[in-house]
Amino acid sequence: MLIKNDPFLKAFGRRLQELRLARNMSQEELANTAEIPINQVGRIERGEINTTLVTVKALSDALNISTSTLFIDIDKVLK
Amino acid sequence: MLIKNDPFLKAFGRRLQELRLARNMSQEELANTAEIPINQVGRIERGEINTTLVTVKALSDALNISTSTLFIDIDKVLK
DNA sequence: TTAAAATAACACATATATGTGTTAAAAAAA
DNA sequence: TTTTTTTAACACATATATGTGTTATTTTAA
Repeated sequence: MLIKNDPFLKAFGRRLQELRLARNMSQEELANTAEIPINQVGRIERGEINTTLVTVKALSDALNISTSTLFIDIDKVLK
Repeated sequence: MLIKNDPFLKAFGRRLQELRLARNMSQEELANTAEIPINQVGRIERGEINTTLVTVKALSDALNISTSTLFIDIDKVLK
């Protein structure tokens, strides 16, 4: 990845946070359920890292949604 | 990623190939449009690599679909 | 069958995600 | 305020995706 502060990663992070907060989950709870490190959740939400399919799947499962649903609205948020 | 031959990565690869073939595109055409290496397309389609959000976005754009659409049906294919 | 196109299968360097720590700062609750 | 919870911000080792090659195999077309 060349571009830092990628708008798509930012949008994905906001979407993830929105879904997490809608469930009244802390980053720690989400991390525990998804079985990934808590600081990784933070990095993803802030759009700092370009995460992978396996992590996306783990987060979707933890949120009880399909991966497709996790991506809904992101393109809209992208302005 | 611990698990090799991850079923989600396999399903994602099949979905990508299905969408590419539906457009009568070669891996090379898709790679050129998405501006990623051709062998990377092959590795993704075969489920060999755990690709990233930025690549997923590039592929979605090249296929003229939203990222959400790219993930549709994958959970079903996952049996 | 032969030629051409498409895909797979390698190798390898570089960048970066992951995973595990620790400490600081901010937000929420007492 | 003080305490507790939550989130951010660091550092660092390891694994792996990316990107660039080359060659082999498979598929399709002639």
